[in-house]
Amino acid sequence: MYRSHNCGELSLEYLNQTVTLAGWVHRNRNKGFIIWTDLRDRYGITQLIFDEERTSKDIFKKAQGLGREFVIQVVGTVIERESKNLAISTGDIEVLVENLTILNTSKNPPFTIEDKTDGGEELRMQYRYLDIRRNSVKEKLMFRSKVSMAVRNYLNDAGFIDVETPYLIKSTPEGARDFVVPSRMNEGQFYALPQSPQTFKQLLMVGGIDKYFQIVKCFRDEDLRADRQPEFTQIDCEMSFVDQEDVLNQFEGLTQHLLKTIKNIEPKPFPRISYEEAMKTYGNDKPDIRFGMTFFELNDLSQGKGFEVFDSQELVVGIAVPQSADMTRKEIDGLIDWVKRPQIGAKGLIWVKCNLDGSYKSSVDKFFKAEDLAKWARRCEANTGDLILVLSGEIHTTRAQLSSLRMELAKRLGLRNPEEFAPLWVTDFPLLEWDEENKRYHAMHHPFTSPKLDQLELLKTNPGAVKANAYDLVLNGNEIGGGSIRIHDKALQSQIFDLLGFTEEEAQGQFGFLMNAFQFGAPPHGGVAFGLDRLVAILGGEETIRDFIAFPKNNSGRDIMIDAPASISQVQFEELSLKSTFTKKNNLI
RNA sequence: GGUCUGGUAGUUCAGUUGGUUAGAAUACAUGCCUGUCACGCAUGGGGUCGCGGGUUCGAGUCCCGUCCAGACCGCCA
Repeated sequence: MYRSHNCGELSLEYLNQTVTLAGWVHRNRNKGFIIWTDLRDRYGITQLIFDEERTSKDIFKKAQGLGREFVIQVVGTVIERESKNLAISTGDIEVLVENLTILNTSKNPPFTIEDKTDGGEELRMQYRYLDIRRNSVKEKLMFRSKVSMAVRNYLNDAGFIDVETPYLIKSTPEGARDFVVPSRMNEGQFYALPQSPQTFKQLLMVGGIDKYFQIVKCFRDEDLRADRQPEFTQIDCEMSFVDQEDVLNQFEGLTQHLLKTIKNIEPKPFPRISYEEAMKTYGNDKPDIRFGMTFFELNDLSQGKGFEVFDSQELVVGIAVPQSADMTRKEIDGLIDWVKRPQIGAKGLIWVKCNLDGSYKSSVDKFFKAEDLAKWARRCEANTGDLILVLSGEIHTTRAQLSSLRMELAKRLGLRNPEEFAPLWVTDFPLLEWDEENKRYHAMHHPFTSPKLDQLELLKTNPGAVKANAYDLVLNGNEIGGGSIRIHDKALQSQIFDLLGFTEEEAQGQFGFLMNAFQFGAPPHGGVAFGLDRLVAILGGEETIRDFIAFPKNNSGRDIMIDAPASISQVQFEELSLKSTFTKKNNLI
């Protein structure tokens, strides 16, 4: 037996008991006559005491040689501390050590294993196993486990079956870039890793598994972000014999269950808004509704008044920034520079101060009278003391720009409280999106999404206007889940592939297996997939998902701990019938 | 593919207008210390200033290139 107790559980109740503990040396405080060692494990820290008078000579000597992160086992007696530490749960007691075994020594760690470490991001990733010993990372992994268990419990109770689907599948042209795996036994052919188990879960529906879920790794070979990894985890779900309303209710239930069990938030119905309304009101299909600053269109109030910047534009749109009319000229100039950065790309920014005395001061005083500005203010529902900011231009880019500005201002004003949770459904997404670069439509959600069935005629005449039975769950400005009612009819699926520019042969070649299955009694079905990493991070009040993943990749998709990806041997290349690549980086010949 | 920021001791960082032997904190080592808990005190070791080139009497500092890291845009159905 390595231990009788853990390092987080001993208290005065255990007084005078002989215990065996094992763990890591967190820190030594050597006073010469007495040595205190903080012993750490997953559960906490227990103070060990080695005393010149009470500890045998050889054990005391051994204790003097203990370094940080040594793994030790001690046998000792629980005694009451002379001076207590109220900061930790075991602070009333200490263990007077009678026997000490060094189970393993340790080099000095390259950074301190503390809540507030001195280690930088890169170093922590390189020695991730040491980083995981730190409370903050360990607690995030435990938090993830808790969320994941709550998901399983809810779905299991609701009758969902966990089915695993394959990781070695086929590359498809739609969507993100695939990670690809060469097949040794099939020369010149490749598997692809799934971007999602989409087609398999639909086939499970055809298979009669009418409620399926899987917490599953998915892979996308695209550039990374703070909230985006090349391999990530989805809570993937699908149901048969359901309409959109059934799916929304089921997974609103799941989300409420999580908010309740994880954050103790009482369930309230989630607001639902259409894609169109979201774009109009927030300029964004994943709006953060924890705060206001909604969009108001000002075309009718601002055009034809001799201000040329506005006159020719498709959209003039403003927001009222609460209690910000006291911004200095310098601060406003800062905002103008901010929207002019290439990442945002606005040409300029018009501002109107709604002063506390009822007057208006704006950057367009030459062109608009106070009564015009007053109309703007009423339209934007601005109060005295608010600052109205206005952008104009092409409708999509202007909305995107103002949306970025809205989020930035909310951040600066402290309106994005990570402990507040504002979920909502965004519904009625367009089925298709025009791809100007390739001069064709592509599926906004994915090609298996069902159009609104009363719009099938429109599909022939104006496909771009057709709405889909597709929906996203948005939480605090993040898309945490999305799904749709799927097509279960071969003819309709063929029609969609045709619209997406597939020839019949291509469609049959890529997705024949699915369309064939539809001919054997496919039930109506639909579902949803949640991004677990992001969901966990948001529930945990963090913006970056990396610490909620035990072994994440860095910005360039590298695992710097194991140093992957890496080159492979000549033998491997030959077995896979691949030509080796010559670069300076890998020393292949 | 692009924009921006950074790279100096084991670690986190400072380093002025280009100018003497590149500093601080922390970590580490040694010694002291009768109740510490981020213990304290003293002493000490520790540097290819990411790499390559250039300008200059002289480069951590300026210029060019390159590598690495991070944030973002494009991309991510």
